[in-house]
Amino acid sequence: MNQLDTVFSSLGDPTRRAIIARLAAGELPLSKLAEPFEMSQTGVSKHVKVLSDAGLVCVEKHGRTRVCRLEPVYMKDALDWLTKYQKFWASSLDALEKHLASEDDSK
Amino acid sequence: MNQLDTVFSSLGDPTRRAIIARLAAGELPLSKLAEPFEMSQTGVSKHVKVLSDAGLVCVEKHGRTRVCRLEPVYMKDALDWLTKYQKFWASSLDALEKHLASEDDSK
DNA sequence: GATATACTCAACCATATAGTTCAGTATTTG
DNA sequence: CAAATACTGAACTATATGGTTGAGTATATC
Repeated sequence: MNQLDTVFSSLGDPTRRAIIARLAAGELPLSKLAEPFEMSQTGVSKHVKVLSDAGLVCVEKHGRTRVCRLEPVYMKDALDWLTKYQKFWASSLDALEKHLASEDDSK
Repeated sequence: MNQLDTVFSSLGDPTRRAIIARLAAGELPLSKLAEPFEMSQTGVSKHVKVLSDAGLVCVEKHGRTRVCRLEPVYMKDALDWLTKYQKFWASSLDALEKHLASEDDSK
């Protein structure tokens, strides 16, 4: 598995995207992070492990708590990959819209 | 599974990203699309099905061939999601770089 | 020192995924 | 009409994933 594989597939889970959304507001210890999820803390911990393996989150040990924080470096790779194709998609969207518009015109 | 789930997780496979890269250069029948992959055509067909379920690719039947084409609509959702957090990540990256720079300074 | 807290790790289960092969269905070509 | 082409679908295998529970470890508190 390369970096993009792990980044994209870790984003493909709603719980993990929710974890990222929570952490975007600021770092949290695992116990606080896990609170809103209807899942065991171990379950959340496994999701955090996936995100940490993907390089999206880093976990720092402070005494007995683990503080989770967003790690911005590898997330950029995913954004870059999507952006690389954005132009094509954007132009296709334009083409599609024009196509639909011209269909509209022909009514 | 919602749209973002299927979009992100379908992008989490290198074969599928390669399929997208190939299709970005223009639409292709499945047989041509499958050529460079060291995998059965059925295997590629399954990947195309995943991409098509995610709304990233559409498949049009022309006679006995299936023409595959990028479908830009749902891809935008993924880009939007990432962009929503981009500012945070960008600012964190800045902070990280400043932090590293200041460590450099202190040498 | 005993107890509570915040976790990790291992084992387990159910389901999903990535791949295969083989048979079958449309469609085109000779 | 027969044969080749371009697929799909079903069945199967192996491995990965998402979740659980229960035991164990390290740290903080009484």
